[in-house]
Amino acid sequence: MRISELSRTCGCSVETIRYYESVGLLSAPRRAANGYRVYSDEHRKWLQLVRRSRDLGLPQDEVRLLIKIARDESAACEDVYRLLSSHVQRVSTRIRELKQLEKSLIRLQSRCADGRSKKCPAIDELMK
Amino acid sequence: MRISELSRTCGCSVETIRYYESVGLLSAPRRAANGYRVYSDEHRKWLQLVRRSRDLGLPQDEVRLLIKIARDESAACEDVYRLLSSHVQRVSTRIRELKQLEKSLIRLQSRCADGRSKKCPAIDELMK
DNA sequence: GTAGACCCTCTAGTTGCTACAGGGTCAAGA
DNA sequence: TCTTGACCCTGTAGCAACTAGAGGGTCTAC
Ligand SMILES: [Zn+2]
Ligand SMILES: [Zn+2]
Ligand SMILES: [Zn+2]
Ligand SMILES: [Zn+2]
Repeated sequence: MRISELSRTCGCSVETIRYYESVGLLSAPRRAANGYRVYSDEHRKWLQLVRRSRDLGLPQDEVRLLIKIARDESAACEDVYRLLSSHVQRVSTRIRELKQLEKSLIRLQSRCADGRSKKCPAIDELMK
Repeated sequence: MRISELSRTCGCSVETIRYYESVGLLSAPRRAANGYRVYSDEHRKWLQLVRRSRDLGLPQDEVRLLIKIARDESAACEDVYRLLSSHVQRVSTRIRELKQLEKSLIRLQSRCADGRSKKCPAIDELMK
């Protein structure tokens, strides 16, 4: 399978696939006589792992770790669990932060809403 | 006031202040004879606006817009309100997305938890 | 006179891609 | 046969919003 076909089946761009190869998230495939990359179904699976992990918000280096774990035959289920746990924690924390932010923004915005004053009270608050 | 004092009162690094100047988020201050930047209290206020806006998650170009609005004497309260509204929307959307993500992650993770199988079911799912 | 705390500019790194520029390859149609 | 057009290649530069460092200058105090 050539790179464009792989890109279609995995839902990521050709450039992204080459990029993953360059940063070691996808192993280099064999090349045809003309220099084109030729991918196997194995490659497709590994790319799926990368794509799905990224879609779940895992940073690149954790995807790399996941790959290492997955390649290991004695695939440590526990390690995967731990990795996912710590990521869930990060996501939860971020959600809490964003909720706080949302509250602050709405409070700030409300000061604009009722004001008939000349000066914008929101701007005033931000500068004080 | 010199740059390090300003950085202390505004809670951002010296480098960040210089960076804001370089990208036009903070106007260039006058220089002392030795070339050091000298800031007035006005500068401090504008930097506060930038810092607080950034802390609220506003992207740089919207902060720039906010500055333009604030500089305008006929400060359009309505424009500020609109700007904040659209940002609140973005934040709310992001929160919803992250909650979805959190759910998916927890589902995936749970497949690890109960498994006594040799192969990690989470990895399997990600690669299939 | 030298140590330390400042200050300056300029450049390069971060993350995770994306978009060119400037080429080569190959099958189909005029 | 020639030429389009859809592919493919490498390599470099860009994005946001800083951060960190190199390699220097300045000023005060012991
Ligand atoms: Zn597992
Ligand atoms: Zn207002
Ligand atoms: Zn080209
Ligand atoms: Zn130095």
